[in-house]
Parts: sequence; structure tokens; C-alpha cells
Amino acid sequence: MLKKGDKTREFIIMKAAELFNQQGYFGSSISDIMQVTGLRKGGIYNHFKNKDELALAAFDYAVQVLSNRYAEAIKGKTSAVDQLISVVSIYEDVIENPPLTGGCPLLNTAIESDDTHPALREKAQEAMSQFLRFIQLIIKKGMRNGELKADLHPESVAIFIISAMEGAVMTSKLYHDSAFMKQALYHLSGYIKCLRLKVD
Amino acid sequence: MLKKGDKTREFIIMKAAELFNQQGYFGSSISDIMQVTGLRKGGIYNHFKNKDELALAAFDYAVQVLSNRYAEAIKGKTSAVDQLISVVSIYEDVIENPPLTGGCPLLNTAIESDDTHPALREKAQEAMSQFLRFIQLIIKKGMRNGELKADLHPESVAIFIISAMEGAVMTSKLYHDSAFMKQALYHLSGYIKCLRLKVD
DNA sequence: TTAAAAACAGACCGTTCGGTCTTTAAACAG
DNA sequence: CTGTTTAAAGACCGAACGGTCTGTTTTTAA
Repeated sequence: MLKKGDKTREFIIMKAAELFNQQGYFGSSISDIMQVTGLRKGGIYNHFKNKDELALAAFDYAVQVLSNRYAEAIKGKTSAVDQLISVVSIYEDVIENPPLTGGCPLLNTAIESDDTHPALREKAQEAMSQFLRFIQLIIKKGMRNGELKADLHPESVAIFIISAMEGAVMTSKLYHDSAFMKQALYHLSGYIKCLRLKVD
Repeated sequence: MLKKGDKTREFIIMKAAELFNQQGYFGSSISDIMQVTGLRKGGIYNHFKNKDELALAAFDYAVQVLSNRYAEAIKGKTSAVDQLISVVSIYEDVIENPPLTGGCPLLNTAIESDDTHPALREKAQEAMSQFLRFIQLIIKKGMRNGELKADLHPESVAIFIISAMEGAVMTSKLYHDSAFMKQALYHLSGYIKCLRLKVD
């Protein structure tokens, strides 16, 4: 059975992940984390040796949450086009109902860490590479079974799809309005459909 | 003639804009600003009543730098397609030669401020709206003179183009590698060419 | 040239930061 | 039930934070 301490640790990670995802690493203080967890300093530092260790664990958790959502999104869909559209549509209601409060942790962490926090940046890189491979696999599968054009460059298509999606998350969050995301998704879906060998 | 104080003020803004664009608002302390400007506390607070006022002024400056680059990018280009490609290509060498050190201030500020700094967020919104209108104008002009398809929705096309571009900046910055940007730009350029009424 | 004004330096302030440590309370294994 | 281990509280620390203020130097206009 799970010990109490382990549950507390997970609870802190969950709450911290949301906080970091909203306010960023430098924008979130230990006091803030104390507040959202309801714990005092001793309770937090009993589980993490410093703020960095908590931040890295929180990012790992956030990535895990997203991975699950991605896996779930393609479940049941057979065609590559449907799978790709399902994945990018995860953020369709990014304002009202995001996978994780605060938007996309990959986007947020990438922006904040790239010039300031090497350890966090490395983690963000790994997560992004994982995400890119995930999209590439769908594309390659679609190419093999004749659904998608044979002359596609899976890597660069994946980069484009993810870039467009993440950029749209940023725009929607800036205006606190999912309409931006939806309009971008409309065009992105159109682009994805154009990857097909033949239009139905 | 320009007074000395005004030149110093502009100098502080320039340096601070670069710093904020790299490390963010919360990631940059007054001490950091003292270091990059070579000024002491009194020298800085003589021109700005607090960190916020400096940050807002710095963002305005950053937006001005970008606006000039946008205006310059479309100069000489006549077709809408060429103009759009020129504008999105401003970040082609985002790692080696960015318009502003630290990447795109609109992207960076949007991400950092959306859940933390209302005043900055409002400024980012205005700048984004300005940028969106700029792209829309190019599209509308292209539609009017028959270059672009007549059934386009200029607003949502603009949103998509900017989203894809900004997302690509994020990805490239994350890996410190302009190759990501270039691959995304290749696809984005392809998309933009598809807005044409007839393919040459 | 000189007096007023502006620019800057640097000491100083209260607060908050991340982090430590000792003490107390709760959970767990025998 | 009990002894031991673990979890959490909370006082405490030095450093860094944003910001103020006074004194000194440099510009600037008369």
C-alpha cells in the first residue's frame, strides 16, 4: 500500500505543476506553493531538497498528464488524419478546459527556460522530442499504408503541426479566448487533410 | 538637441528590453539591469519610478523594433504572397541573428504575462492585435487585386500564419537551432502560396 | 561664469526569497 | 499497545529583492 508521505509528495507535485504552469518557475515562490498545498515549509522540504527538484518533478508530472491525453486522443481513431486532428484538438478549449491549468507546459517551460534554466530546458527538449516522435510515427504509419502522400518529410511536417498548434495556444491564452485556437485549428486541420494522397 | 538624461533613459530601455526578452520580467532583477547598463540604483530610478514602468517602456521599445522590421520586410515586395513570406521569414535565423536578442518579445511576454501581469498582458494584446491587423491588411489587399482567393477569411488566416510562426520560434529557441524554424517556414510558405487564386 | 537643475552614486530600509534545523505530531511495524 | 520511524510544523538564517533618500557630481541655461 501507498505510504502517506508518498501521497503527500504526489499532491505537492500536482499542485506545484499547476502553479508553475500558470506563473512560471521564477514567478512562483515557495510561499505560493505553501499556499496552494496548505503545507508549511517543513512539509514541503521534507519531500524535496530544493525548489529546483520540485520544479523538475512537477514538469515530469505535467508531461505525463499530457502524454496520457495524447494516447487517449488517438485511441479508436484508425486513419492518420483523424489521429493528427484529434491530437492537435486537445487544446481546442484551452481556456475553459485545458488538459492542465495554465495551458501547455511544454510551451510555457520552453519559453521560460531557454535562456535561464538549463536543467529545465533539457527536460523540455526531451519532452518536445518525444512529442515530435509521436506525431512522426502517426505520419509514417499513414504513409506506409497509402493514406498519406509518399513524398512527405515526416519530421518537418511534425515540426510544422506542433509549431502551429503551440503558437495558437499562446495566442488564445493571450486573449483568454478559445476562438483564436479554434480558428487556427480549422486551418491546421485543412492542412492536415491536404497530406492525404487522394481527397475524398 | 537631446538632453543627456533622455539618452540615458533610452539606453536603459534598450538594455532592459534585451534582458527582459531573454530572462523574462520575473527572471530579471534590478541588479541584473544595473549590471547590463553599468548604472547604479540611483541612475535607474531617476528615470523610472519602479520596475514595472521600466518593463512597460521596454516592451514598447521592443514592439517598435519589430514594427520597423515588419515594415522594412514588405518594402519593395509587391505581391501579397511575397510580403507574407518576407514577414514570417524575419525569424528565419532566429538563433544566430534575431531582430531582438532573446527571440520574439510578443511570444515571450504573452507567455509570461498571461496569468501573472495584467498590465504587461494588455500591452502584449495590443501589440498582437496590431500585428494581426498588419497581416490581415496584406491578405485583404491581395484579395482585392485578385491575387488571392476571394473566399478567404482574412482574420483567421492571419491568426494561423502568426501562430505557426510564433510556435516555430519557440521550437527553434528550445533547441537553439534555426533548422526547426526553417523547416516550419518551408511548410508555412507552401501554405501561403496555396492562398493564391491560380498557381503559376 | 555661475547658479539652478538635472543626473547619478551609494548607503540604507523593510520585505521576501530559498533554504535549514529543531521540535512536535502522526503513521507505521512489531 | 508500544517503540521507532516518518511527516510536518514553525522558528530561524543570510542573501537578494524592489524601492527610498540624501549627498555629490555633472549638465544646462542665463
